[in-house]
Formats: sequence, structure tokens, C-alpha cells
Amino acid sequence: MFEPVTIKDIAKALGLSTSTVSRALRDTHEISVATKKMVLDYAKEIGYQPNPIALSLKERRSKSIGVVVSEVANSYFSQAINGIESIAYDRGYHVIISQTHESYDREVVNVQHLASRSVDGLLVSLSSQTNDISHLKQLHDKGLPMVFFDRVAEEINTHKVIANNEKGAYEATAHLIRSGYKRIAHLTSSSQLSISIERLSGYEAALNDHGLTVNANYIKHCPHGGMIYEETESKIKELLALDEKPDAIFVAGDRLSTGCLSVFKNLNISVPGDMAIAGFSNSDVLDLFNPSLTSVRQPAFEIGKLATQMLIQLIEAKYPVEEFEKKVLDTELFVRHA
Amino acid sequence: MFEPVTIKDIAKALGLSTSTVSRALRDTHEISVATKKMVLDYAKEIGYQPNPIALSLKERRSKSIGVVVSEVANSYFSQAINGIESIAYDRGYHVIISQTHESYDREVVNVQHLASRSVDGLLVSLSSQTNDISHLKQLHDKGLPMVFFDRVAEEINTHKVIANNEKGAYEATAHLIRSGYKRIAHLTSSSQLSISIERLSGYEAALNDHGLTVNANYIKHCPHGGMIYEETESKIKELLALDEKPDAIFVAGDRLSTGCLSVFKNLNISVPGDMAIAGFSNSDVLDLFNPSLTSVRQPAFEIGKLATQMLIQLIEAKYPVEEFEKKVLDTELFVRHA
DNA sequence: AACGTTGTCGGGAACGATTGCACAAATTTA
DNA sequence: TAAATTTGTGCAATCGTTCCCGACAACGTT
Repeated sequence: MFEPVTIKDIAKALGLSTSTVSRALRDTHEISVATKKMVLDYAKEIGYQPNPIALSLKERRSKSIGVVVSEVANSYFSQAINGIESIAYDRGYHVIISQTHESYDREVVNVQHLASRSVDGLLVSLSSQTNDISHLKQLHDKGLPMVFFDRVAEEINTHKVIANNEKGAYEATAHLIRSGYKRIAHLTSSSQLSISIERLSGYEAALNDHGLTVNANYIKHCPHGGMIYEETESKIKELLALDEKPDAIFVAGDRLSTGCLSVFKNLNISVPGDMAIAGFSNSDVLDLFNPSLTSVRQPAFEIGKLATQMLIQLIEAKYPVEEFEKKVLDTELFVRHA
Repeated sequence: MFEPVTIKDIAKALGLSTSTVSRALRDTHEISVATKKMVLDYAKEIGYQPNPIALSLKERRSKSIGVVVSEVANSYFSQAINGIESIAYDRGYHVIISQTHESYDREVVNVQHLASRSVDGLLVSLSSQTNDISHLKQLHDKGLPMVFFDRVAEEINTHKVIANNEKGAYEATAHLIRSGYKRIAHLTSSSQLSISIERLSGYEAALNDHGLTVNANYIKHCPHGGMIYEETESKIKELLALDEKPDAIFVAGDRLSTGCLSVFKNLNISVPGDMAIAGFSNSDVLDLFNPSLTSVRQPAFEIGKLATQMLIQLIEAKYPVEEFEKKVLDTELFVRHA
């Protein structure tokens, strides 16, 4: 069943050699127009489709790029993926998506799998549990083109595309301060993630610039980045148990923001009455949330596009690229129920 | 750059033939333990990774399955994809996801692309704009294993996995009726989609069973399935312009449900005060919606798992399978702000 | 008439891995 | 001791495609 027609079948049927058929199909100049037409017509008639597997073997490239994200069920990533695809398909590249579900082990497995499937390059956003990046460094050292986006590994010298996390965090925190809140906590993902570091930095800068002090007790990390409800809940309860209970929280992640709202709803704590919240999120239904969430939105689609353009540039570079750049795109602050 | 080590390199380095190395790596009994150990050790030392492309060419299968959905940024599909992956990876299959964005043209392109990339089988949920399924029928006739889920093509004789859409729709509509609403409209996707037909049927059955008549003016189709805000808005305005304005709407899709809430919010129409809504949705943050939405939830993860199991069974079948089945899984009704 | 061009085309190796067959050496059996 | 069998390994074909070399016409040039 399912016998695809090959170049050999055409050659045999037409009494030609495979080389001639191949050349005719690729429209080489050294084939007569008559032969060319004959081959093309017959190929179309029997529905010839070139076998990309054979091509990949010969050319040693698969015309596909691997994407490593934590979850596709995350507005930020699904929008970034749309950006990635918009460029990739135009340039003739196939996109293979893999999810880490914020697990380091799954990240390692997925990366190995993609590499062994001969992807021509990798677009990576690290899992929240990833500390050791040797699985990526090893491939990068071997020459596999790689571009990081969102959660980047500073130790690997390659292109990076990120949002201006520090500025976004600054603006969100400053907004809370301007709204009159003084005890602003910070709920974030794993401490080693680049986005966590940058957002924490923006949060601290905003506090400092407005004459508020940074309270270490107000900063809580959720290593699973909001994937586990109980984790988020327990961190929030820790905040609520403090003597000087915070009156607002700046949340540093999409899943974390919605998780946060869920927790407060379940604890019957009124937002923003008892506790104000502002957070990073790319969800497009935030307006429907009760209460709606003041959010920092990242240009996810654009980030995906840019990262892909840079990756393809690396892949198709004639000579090894030595100069790498980090692109930083501005976020947008959406103030809701001001 | 990036020169992967092949079986030949091992053979040359060890003074063996490629066949011996190949057999040693696959742990055949006809290779002496000494040679086997030597090969294995050396392979590990230089980090040998078998080339799956070469394998695919020889075995004429890629150990990968293609998935065709409308959007990954849709809770139902992202959950289904998680179900698909959970089975596929266990069975050694790679998952390639493609999005149609509810466009027929993109569906055709994606399906062709997947087929030419030699996927071993296809998991398909049709786009809302798909009427003609000859692009799939042709591949199916050629012998490409295929399983439909969610939005199925009845004309193609193969396995299908769906939710009990009719029952789910019946329950949601009946719930609205029991809550006292009498003029219940129905907002749904393209009329030709299997899910639209089934949900419409459940809606009508609920009305009939409760002594209400079906009003054709109350049934509105959005061919883009909620992807285009203006389309949803105009359909809702049509409903609002009716002499006997509906007092409730049963919505038949995820994007459509949230789109619906957005429209009412923008029109300053109170839900459920002025208009009650119940709809299909798999979002896990529905509790945070304002107002929260009574929803019909599909077992998306389970549907993905089942469809994948059935597809792999088709792929690995020794003899052509002639008997196909349609699995129907129950939905769950979540009543909110009753 | 001998030679160089040009235009068309075929042969065969290569990409990396598997596998049926052949064949030598080692071992067992008659 | 000769024959038969087992054991371990190599050769070569194969998957579908491209591409480097040549082959061999039909020309035009000296």
C-alpha cells in the first residue's frame, strides 16, 4: 500500500535515465525542451512528488527547524509560534514543535530528539527547571545553528531575541505604585531564568526610583512557573502570612498571573480591593477576567518572526557567523479597571 | 561544520566493515561479544548517533505522524495535542503539528506538505472552511493511514474520535431552559462541519423535548469560527435586531464563546442579566471570566490519546484494516453562576 | 578532412544504514 | 581424519535523488 512514484518510474516509462529525468525536473539548461516537456507532462500525469527524505540524506539538511517551548497552551508561545511559522513556511522550512512542560528532563530528551531528526536549526526558550545547558552547548559547539528567544541562555554565544522585560516590569510596578500601593510583592518563576532576573531587576528599580525599599520576603519564586496550582497557592499564602501583608503583587508570568487570580478567587480575597495585581500576560481574553488584569504584553508574534529570520540567516550562512546580537523588543502595558 | 559521525567512521577506525558495526550496534547475536563491546564502547566515546533520515529512506517510513488542527492557541486543541504526544512519544513517534487557521487553502497546503514529508499517518481535525475533502480522500485512497478527531469527514471511511456533541449541546440547552430562558438562540461555526451539525441537532432536540419551537432566525453561523471578531459581532447584532430578541444563547465553539462574551462586554449588554450564555469551551480559566461561563467541556486529552492509539494501530497493521469505528466520548457540563 | 564546440544524454558514485548471501575459520560430529 | 556444522565477518544491493564524468552525436572552423 502507498507506493509513491519515483524518478526511476518516470525514467523507465519514458526510456530515459534517472539523471536526465532529474535534470529535466529541475529545469537544467542542458536538457532539450522536448525531453523536458515530455518528462514534466508525464510527471504531472502520474503525480510525481519528490521524496524529501532522499533529498535530506543527500543534502545533509532537512529544511526543518525545531522549536522548544514549555507549552503551546500558553498565549505567549502560541503567538510566538505563529510568528515562527509565518517566516519559516515562506522560506521553505518545516517547523517541528516540542513541549518541555517546564521539565528539564523533557527538554533534554526533546532537544536530542530534534537534533537526531536532523533539524537544520533550533529555536529555544528554556524550561523553568533548566539550570544545566550542556545539552544545548554541546550541539551548539558542534555547529548546530541555534537562536534563543524569551528565556535565553547567556552562556551560549548566539543570537537572542527577547522582550524588554526589565522595562516592562518597571512600568507595571510603577503603575501599581502610582495607584497608591506601597507594599508590592513579586511573584515570579525560577530564579535562574533570564526573564526572572530581568523582571526582578525592573521591579526593584521601580521600587527604588519611587523611594520604596525592596523586601526580600516579598519576593517569591515558583519553580514550576504556575503549572502547579498548589505551588502558586502556597507561595501566595506565605505572602498573606507576613506581618506586613503586601497590598499588591507584580506577577512575572502568564500562567502565574492566571494562577494567581484563581488562588485569590478560591481564597475569597477581593482583587483589587484586598490585593491589587499586575502581571505579564499575552492572553487575548484578559478583558473578560474578573477582575480584569493589568498586564504587560510582549510582542510575541514579532519575537517569533525575528528569531526565525535570524535562525535561517545562520543556517544559510556561507561562512560561520561570529558576530551575534541580542534584539530587545518593547512590551506594552495594558491598564485595566484602573 | 557539524559533521555527524557515521557508522562508516566507526568501521574505519576499528578496521571492521559497516555491516559488522551495524549489527554490533543493534546487538545481533551473530557478533562476538568482544567485537560488540569494542564497537559499543567506541560508539559511545565518539558520540555516535544513528541517522534517522537514512533509516527513513530505507524503511520507507519516518516514524512521525502529522497533526492538522486549526489553532494550537485553542484550549481544546492544545489539550488534545498533549494527549497525542503522550501516546506518540511512548511509541517512538514524532509529532508534527500544523495549523490551518481555519483556512481551507492552508489545510490543503499543510496536508500536502506533511504527506510529502513522509509522515506515516495523519491526525486530522478539519478547518471550518473545508467543504471539499478530496485532498484527504486522495491520500487516504493511496493508503495513508488517517484518523479524524473532533471535526470529522464522514465521507472518508476510517477511524474517528469525537465528543458526544449532540448530548453535550442538549445538556447545555436544557440547562438554559431549566433556568427559565425561553427564547434561546444558537451561535455556531460553519454549517457543514460535523461538530456544527451534531451540536445543532442536540440544541434542536432539547428545544423540542421541552416544548419550545426551533426558530430559524435564532440560528447563526460564523464561518470563521470566532477567529474574526467582526463576524461574531455582526451575527450577534443580527440576533439583537430581531423583533423577538433572544434571552439566551447556546454557543457551539471555544473561540466563539469567548468572542461572544467580548462582544457583549463591548456592547454593554449584561450577561446573564440581559442575555444568558452557555457554550462549548475547554479553557481552564473560565472561572476567572466576568461573568463566568456555563460550559460544555470535551475530554480533549483523552480524545487525542485515543485517536493516536488508533492511528498507530492502523500504521503498524500487518494487513489493511477494513473495519473502522467511531468512538464517542461524553462531555461534561460545568454550571457557573447558576 | 581533421579538429574543437556545443547540445543531450547515460553511467555510476554518493548520502547512511540495514540485510541476505557468501565465505572463511573454528568447532563439533561421524 | 574427513565431513558437517557453527560462528564471525565482509560484500554488495537497496532506499530516491543529485551530480560529476564521459559518450557521442551534429555542427562550425581551420
